[in-house]
Amino acid sequence: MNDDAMDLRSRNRQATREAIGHAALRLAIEQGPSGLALVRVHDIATAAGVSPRTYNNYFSSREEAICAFQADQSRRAGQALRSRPADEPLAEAVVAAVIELYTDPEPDKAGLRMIMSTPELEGEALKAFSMAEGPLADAIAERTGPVPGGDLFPAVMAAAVAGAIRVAGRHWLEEGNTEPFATILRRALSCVLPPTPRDR
Amino acid sequence: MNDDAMDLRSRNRQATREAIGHAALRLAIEQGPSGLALVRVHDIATAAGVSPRTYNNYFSSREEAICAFQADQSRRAGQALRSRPADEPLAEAVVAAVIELYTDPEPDKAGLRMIMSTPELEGEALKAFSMAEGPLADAIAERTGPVPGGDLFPAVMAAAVAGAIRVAGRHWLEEGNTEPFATILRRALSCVLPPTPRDR
DNA sequence: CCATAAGTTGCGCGCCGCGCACATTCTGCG
DNA sequence: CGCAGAATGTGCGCGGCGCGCAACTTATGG
Repeated sequence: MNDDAMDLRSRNRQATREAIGHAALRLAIEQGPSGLALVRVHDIATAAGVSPRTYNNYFSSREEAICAFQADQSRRAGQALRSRPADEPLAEAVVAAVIELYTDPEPDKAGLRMIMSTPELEGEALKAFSMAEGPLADAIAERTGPVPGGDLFPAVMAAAVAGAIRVAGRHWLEEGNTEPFATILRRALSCVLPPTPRDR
Repeated sequence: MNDDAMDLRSRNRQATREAIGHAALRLAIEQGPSGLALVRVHDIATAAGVSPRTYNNYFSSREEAICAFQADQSRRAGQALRSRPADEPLAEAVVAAVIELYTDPEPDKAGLRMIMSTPELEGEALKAFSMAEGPLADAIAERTGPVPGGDLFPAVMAAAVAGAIRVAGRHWLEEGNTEPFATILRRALSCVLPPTPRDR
């Protein structure tokens, strides 16, 4: 998973992808949620030092580019849970993994606010969060093992966790809120992951 | 909420909206998930008996039109929960409301499969489901009343329920599945709404 | 029956997604 | 080292789409 593990090509590719995504998000923030239409593909490409044609070898819409960072982060959710000690109870492991994933660098408030409060970005934002669900569900299933009649449990729990993260994000972004993200995250997750779970 | 309650103008408007949405979904199904790009705006408009220009007085993208039906249905989630008896425990009320909402007419499998298994539609599909969350959260909050330290509970629970519905839908659509949707829904919801809840 | 509001449609502009072909750069193998 | 092949970057051009604008048609209320 380390960048060093890939060959040069892949690393360059990833770098360009991030450059474009970063440029797109930055320009979007500058224009604000209402001026998203003013962020032209040409501007994004130029800001990233790349041709417009190359830009859409990587992304097929501005929305996708703007949300690329969130999407990439969500993809790491499964891995984050797997890296928790195997004997940790599910609820604690999930909470710890999510908190680590979403507070290692405290998320950029402006960026998050942009993607969560812009109607045109809403679809991509939800896609970004839902990308965590598949890997998360696999990691949860691995941890609980097969449960009779609970074949839907991992997927549902993953969706619930993703939803809780979204709600926590919305709450964190509200005006005049001073609580750290981790605190809110904990409260939100406790609604679907009882602190003292009798696993299933 | 009855159509009869609105004036003629609103009813016509709603009718054309549904006509366009229906036509869009039908054409999309005909082309299948892989041929979505072949569904031209012109075709949708013509099939709905309306000019292309009018089509995008109602929708600003094909995806939005195709998912209009799901979106409208999701919007009714809050109302469905409110229509349950006030003394019913939260979990039972939610399950009953959701089941009623999603099985009154058994959902069109082809339509659901289309919107849930087409990558280009994924964003709009998620938006459609997430539209249920706001009203649902309000209805849940109304039912539980204020809970100390549980200010996030209604929103998180609403998101979890919406997620469970999505997962249930995915599972229902899997090949060779014969279970009725209601059964799957119940199983999925029970993962986030314990059958015997001590309401916090 | 008329003034006004609401809805529909044609037209035109600028942007965007993308297929295609070519240039450039990286990779693996003899 | 050098070359064949693959992957990537880029220019160009086409067709479709989102949408503002202005004219026209139809419902609404006094």
